[in-house]
Order: sequence, then structure tokens, then C-alpha cells
Amino acid sequence: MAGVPARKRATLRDVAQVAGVSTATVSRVLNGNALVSEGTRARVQAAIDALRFVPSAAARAINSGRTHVVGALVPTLDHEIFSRFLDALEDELAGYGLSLVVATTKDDPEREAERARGLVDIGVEGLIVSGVTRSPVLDALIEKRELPVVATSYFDPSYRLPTVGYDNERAARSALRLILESGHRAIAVYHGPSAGNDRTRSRLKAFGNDPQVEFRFCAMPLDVAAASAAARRDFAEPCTTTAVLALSDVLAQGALFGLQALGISVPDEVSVVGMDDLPSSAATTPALTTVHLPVRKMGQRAATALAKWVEDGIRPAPERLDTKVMRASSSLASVSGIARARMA
Amino acid sequence: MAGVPARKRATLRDVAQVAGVSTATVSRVLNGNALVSEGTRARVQAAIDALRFVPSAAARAINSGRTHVVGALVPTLDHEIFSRFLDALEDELAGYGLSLVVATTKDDPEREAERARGLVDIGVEGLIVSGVTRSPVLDALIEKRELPVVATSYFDPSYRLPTVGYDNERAARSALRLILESGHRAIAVYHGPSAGNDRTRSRLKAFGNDPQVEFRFCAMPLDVAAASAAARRDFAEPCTTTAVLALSDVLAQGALFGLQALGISVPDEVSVVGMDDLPSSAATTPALTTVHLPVRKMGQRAATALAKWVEDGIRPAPERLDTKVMRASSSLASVSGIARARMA
DNA sequence: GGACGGCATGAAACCGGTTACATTACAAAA
DNA sequence: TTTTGTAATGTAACCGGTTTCATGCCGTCC
Repeated sequence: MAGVPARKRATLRDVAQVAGVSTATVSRVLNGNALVSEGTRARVQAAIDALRFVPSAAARAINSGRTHVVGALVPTLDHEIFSRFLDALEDELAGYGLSLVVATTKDDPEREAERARGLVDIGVEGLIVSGVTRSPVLDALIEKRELPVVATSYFDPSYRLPTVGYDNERAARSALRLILESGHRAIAVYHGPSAGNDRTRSRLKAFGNDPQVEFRFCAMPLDVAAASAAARRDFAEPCTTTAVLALSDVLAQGALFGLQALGISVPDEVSVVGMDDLPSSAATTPALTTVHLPVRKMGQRAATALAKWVEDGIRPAPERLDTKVMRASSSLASVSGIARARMA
Repeated sequence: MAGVPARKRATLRDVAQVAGVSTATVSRVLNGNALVSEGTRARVQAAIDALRFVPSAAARAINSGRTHVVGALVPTLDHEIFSRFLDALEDELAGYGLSLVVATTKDDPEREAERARGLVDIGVEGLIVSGVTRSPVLDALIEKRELPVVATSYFDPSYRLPTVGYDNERAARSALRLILESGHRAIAVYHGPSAGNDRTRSRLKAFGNDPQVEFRFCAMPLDVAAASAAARRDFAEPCTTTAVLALSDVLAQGALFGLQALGISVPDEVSVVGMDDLPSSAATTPALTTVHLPVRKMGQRAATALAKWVEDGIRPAPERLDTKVMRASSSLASVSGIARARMA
């Protein structure tokens, strides 16, 4: 208990005392203020080094009113799409002198609100969130603090927060159109959990009620193994389904692998179309036909939007990023003779 | 210019004034102190709500001397192995009431030092770093601040910082042994850039100077496309190489895809062995033979180690996590007749 | 020689909370 | 009735920096 020196960290006043100057002068030296004579500067610097003085971030923050920290709330870090997004986001934010705190929500609005509260408690100046489904608690917090918040992975100009993202429904529709144009009429739709995930729900809206087309919707965990298992189950017996539309490339890859495991040729017998455009999707055999979602660009734009808002108080305008079909005829082919044979 | 009200945020003193109490009482209400009468509490709460008062994180931090923020320096977020690690790390840290700031280093020690400086400037109480290669600048900073720092993705009990990780060299050796035991003697080693990446360099140490074995080392960017291209180049012409050992599953998958694109059967003609054990590696056809690196567990353990250090001042002991060969005979097979034929 | 100007520096207020200690009021115990 | 205990609240110091303003000093210009 006693006896332990417990060397506390040196403060600016300690430095001032050792250097024989006032705290103001030490502060000037610290901030590179020109109005300090060379001799004094050296003396102060010596004291700083001797005491191993490091200024307190909190004390600085209290004066400047700024923490230079923003937060990002994402469903998970363990998904390539979010980690790539965050990679770009972090990089761009660093350019604005902002640090990034991350917190994961598991697609649970309550958890999101809870973690957001934690971020506000550590003093974030702004927030990046995913999608447009908020807990009322979080909405209240945002409003109360007048906190700059940019919503991503979603584009909706009518949402009360500025959104920077793509149109999920439209992206899904462009994939669907491609499949329909290739003649497919019995389509399995593989997607992740839609509870708490408005991006997925938005994508699912692309599937209208076309009586000409038979959709089979399969919800599954968002991982390769699940989709692979699903495909092995769905296509073990001859069936009429000629195409799989996966609302995420992770699932598309799983479907592809599952079909390959069954010895079913893609795209000759069954077509597979994904969404995301992961780097690995270009390398599979066949390469995946998919819809590119510009997540890196989204990270950059979201960073810029939030930084401007935080720094200059300029609330950003919503921003839609373009999606794009990749490799339109790679793992997607017209309903072929073989496929028709399978159907028969 | 003028005319703009510039409504500043309400402070605790504003609240006290409106509620007609002292700042101490407001502070008590804020912290749930029991020694406040019900009536007063209600009055204060009303003032808080009316003024939309939210306490300043910085002011709290200055008093408690704590920020409840730690930082993680990783090469990139855009790699599954690090994003999964961070996912687990963040989750576990949250359990200790700590928030996580991330910064990417691009495997550049100078950039690492720079970003670390930034993290210290925003007040992190501790740091997670990758590997054991530090810039002297960062070492000085750590020492000066007596900052708790845990090094991960590496196990080295002799390193001056506590390490929580696996033995990279040993892990690579276990993969190599497996390949050698299967009779392969001409092996292509695919690996990422080794400059600035001590994990890779450590793995490369596993390859001694066995005159019986012919290694071909191929450095390439750490992505599927690069490895796929490398495989298509290396195996386009008949060659004596019968196995690819990739020091990362990303490269192993690329090699697998590249070989498949060439119509070369894995593992009948060429074996492929990876390292990391990504989720998708279990789903490919064939599933990848690989060495499992327990990154989620590493995230949890690193979080616990750092949290204990930060909270209780207990410097953690180094911790080695076990690696494990997965699917030993899946994309790896004995040198077969076919393979021997290719060699001839 | 005195007034002026600019540089170097210090004293002290201030940022927005927390908290040790003082004070008040009221009730129970003596 | 006086003493004593305690709950409720206030006062003011304090945390560790930044910043405004005052001050002292010196050189210069008239």
C-alpha cells in the first residue's frame, strides 16, 4: 500500500517548474509557438524530456472542444464487404485528421443504440452507420446531441439522415433482369437473414410477383459453408431450378462450390449470379457473374461527407453510387439444352 | 456573421442554474448518486432534458484520468484474417468497457509509428500491434508513455513487449512436413511481400536448406488474383513441381483456382496446401488442406491481456496459441502416378 | 532623453466536469 | 430542551492543459 512511489505522470506544471518558466511558456513550446526564445525553448524541451512528459489528450480536448474521433457502427467486421469499406473509410478519415472507433451491432438496432451510446460517451464527433433502421433510442440521442451521422450501404434521399450508398433494390433488380434475359424462369434466391437487415430486405423487394417466374427464397447464415450446403441440398435431386441468384457473393461462391461438389457444371447446367463483387469472385472457375457494389468508394465518400460535416458544419447531401454488372456472361448462361434436359 | 445565435452546447453549470441547484448536485444526478432527494432529481432531470444537455467526454476523462479507449494497429482491414481478428478483439474489449480505435499501417513501420502517435494524441490507454518489428520512434513513444502494448500474430517470449500469438515458423513447418511426408520434393512456395512483414519472414524461416528438396519461392501481392495468375503461369507448361505451399489461404485459393482454370486436377496432379484456414477454404472443391491460425481466439486473448494491463496494471505474460493442420488429405495427396508422369 | 513598438514571458482565468469538505435542516435520542 | 446524527445540498478546489491580457525589457526614432 504505502511505500509504493506510484510515480504519477508529469504534468505541464511539473515541466514549467523544472524549467523555471510559466505554464504558458511550456504550452507555447508544445504548440510550436514562435514567440519563445531559443534558450527558453531548449530549457523547456530538456525538462519535457527529463520528465518524459506527454500532454494529456483529454485536457487538450476540453479546451479545443474537439476530440478528432468519429465512430463507425457496422453489423460485423467479419465480412469482407464491411472490412473493405472500413479500410477505405479509415484511410480517408486519416487524411482529414480523424481517428476511427469501430463498434459492431450484429444487425441489432438495440445493440446499435447501446454501442452508439458508448461511442458518444467517449466523445465521438460524428458517426457512420449502416442502413436506415434505427432504434428510437439512437434517433433521440442523435437529435439531442445534434450529432453528425451519415448512413451508408443504402441510398434513400428521403431518409432523415444523409445517406451515402447504392440502391440495393435496383442492384438486385439488375441482377435479376440479367437472369431473366437469359431465359431462366425457375430461380433460387439465396440471401442472408433479413431480420434487422434492411439492406437485405431492400434487395428482396426487387422480386415482384411475376406469375411467369418461380422464385424460391432461401434464407441462410451469411457464410460460404451455408450456401454450399444449401446448394448441395437443393440440387442433389434433379430439379427445375436453373439459376441461383445470391444476394451476396459469399453465398454465390458457396453455391458455386456446392454445385461443383455435386459435379454440376456452372453455367452449363445451372447459372449462378452474385452481388458484391468480392476480389475472389473474379478468380473462381468460372468467374462469378455479379453486381459490383463500390464499397471502397463508399468508404471514401462517407468519410468526406462526415469530415466536412464535423469540421465545417456542412450537412452533406445524399449521394448515390453506381452499381454495375460484372462479367455478365461468365457464371450465367442462357438456359441451355442441358439445363432444359435437367428440367425435363 | 452576426445574427447567427451559434447555440453553444449546454454545460453542467447551465443545467445547475436552470434547475436552481449547484453543479455538485447536477453531477450527482448524472452519476446516479443516491444522496439526492427525489424532487431535486426530477427538477435537475427536467433541466437536463430541456437544455438537451449531454456531458462532455473530455471533461470526464480529465477527472478520471481514463479514456476507456484502446487502439489497434494492423497492416490492413481488407484482409479476412485481420478483420476477423479485430471482430473478436472488439467484441471482447467491449466486455471490458473499452472502445477500439483502428489504424492501418500498410506494413510500414514508419507509418505505424505515425499512426500510433495519432492514437496516443487522442488518448488511447493501450495498444494492440501486429508482429514484432517496430520503428525506434514508436519504441521510444511506448517507453516514454509507459504505454501498455500487446503484440499479436506472433509469439516470441523474448520480445520486449508481451506477445499473444502463434509461432509462425512452426506453423509453416507443420505444413511443410505434411507435404514432404506425402513425397513431394519440388515445391512452389507462394507468399506475400516479406518487406516489412515479419510474420511472413518468420514463416519463410521454416524452409531450411534441404538438398533433397527443391523450393521455388514466389512473392506476390496478397490476393487471390495474383496467386491465380502465378499458378496459371507456373503450370502452363509441364513442370516438375508437384505441390504449392501457400503461406496464406488467400494465395492457396488463388493457386487452386488457377490450377482449375488450367484443367489441372487438385490434388491428383498437383497438391495445394494453405495457411490461415479461412471459412471459405473448407468449402472449395477440394477443400483446402491448411494450417488453422486461431485468430478469433487471439483477438479474445489479446483483448483480455490488454484490458488487464490497462485496468489493473498487470503486465500480461506472453501467450502461445496452438495452430493445427486442417483436412490433412484433401487438397494434398501423395505424389501420384499422374504427378510422376507430369514430372517425366 | 523620453516615447514608442515589439518581443519574451508570466499571472490568472478558463474549459466542463468531479469531489472533498462545509453547511444546513430536521429528526431522533438524551 | 439540548445534543447528536444524518440526509440533502452548496462552495470551491481541482484535473491538465490553453489563452487572454498584463508586464518588463530592450532597441529605436525623434
